[in-house]
Amino acid sequence: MFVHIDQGAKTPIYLQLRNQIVAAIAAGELAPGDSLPSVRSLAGDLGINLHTVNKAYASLRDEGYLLMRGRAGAVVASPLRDSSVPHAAEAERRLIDGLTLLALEHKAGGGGREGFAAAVASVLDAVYGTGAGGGSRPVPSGSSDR
Amino acid sequence: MFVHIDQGAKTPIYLQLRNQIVAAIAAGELAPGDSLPSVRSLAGDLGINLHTVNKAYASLRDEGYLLMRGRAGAVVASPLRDSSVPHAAEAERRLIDGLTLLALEHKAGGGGREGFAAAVASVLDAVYGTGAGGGSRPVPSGSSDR
DNA sequence: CATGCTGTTATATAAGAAATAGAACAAAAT
DNA sequence: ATTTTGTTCTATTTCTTATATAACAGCATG
Repeated sequence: MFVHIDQGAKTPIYLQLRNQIVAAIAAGELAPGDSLPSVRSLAGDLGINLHTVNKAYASLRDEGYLLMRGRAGAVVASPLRDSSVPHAAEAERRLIDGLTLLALEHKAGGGGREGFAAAVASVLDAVYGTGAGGGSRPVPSGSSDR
Repeated sequence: MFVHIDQGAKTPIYLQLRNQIVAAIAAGELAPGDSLPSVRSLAGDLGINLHTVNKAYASLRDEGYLLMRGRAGAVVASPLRDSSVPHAAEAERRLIDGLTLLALEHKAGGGGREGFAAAVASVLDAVYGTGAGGGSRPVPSGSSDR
């Protein structure tokens, strides 16, 4: 399994799991239609509780990344932009809010427009590839560790 | 005072306060050397507890945005990039981590490089101005309200 | 000098979030 | 029939958030 959990991190476990599943979808390691491990088996593999995995799955379902149809298991949904309008609008709002906060912190720290744009460029290169195909990326844990 | 608190928001009060002070510094409403209200008076104005304000101030001090020299009060520090190296490095790391998570969420939702770049451009216009001088900006509360 | 204000520290309490634990149920697969 | 699935419920523990007091030392102003 692609996921690893840092028990000492300040980021809640269910969020670490959520973020890494999002990263796996972004990287194409999880494609639309792919099944995810059962909450029990994944919890066992990671050494965490069933309910913690369930909470991560439920978050991803609420955000539109996963479909959970009864006992058939959790399945990666088709991209937000193709399907549900409310989910896409919510995602766009979170993107703008997140970017705005980061930009304000950057400017308050004396950073200029160019410095921010440079950071964005390097991140986009890492996530989308520097023009060619992209491999796997590390996932930020919210802020470092313990 | 420039700050307003939403008691029902899911973002903790001390973080709402922290974010809005960061925004005020970014907007130039608070310049290096400016004094901030005492923790007691601001807590009184906002109708919140002394320790909640203190926590926000302490966070901003730890991040390098404020100086708190004994009983002289809290003062806006000179920009991170000019002063402490560790604070600047920490800020850069948080920026990259934050951008990476947002970019991964965007890509996982089916968004392309261009869409992300467009969102960044609009946010930078809002924060830095569309080429000319900049006024005051709204502050994202982490995610909307209640 | 005394009074009041400052930041700081300590302790206590209450509410909520996060995580774990154990149990149970209906639906589906073997 | 047994197992496995997601889902739901209750319970407990720990941590965070927020509030409420109280006290102390430094500094300024009256």
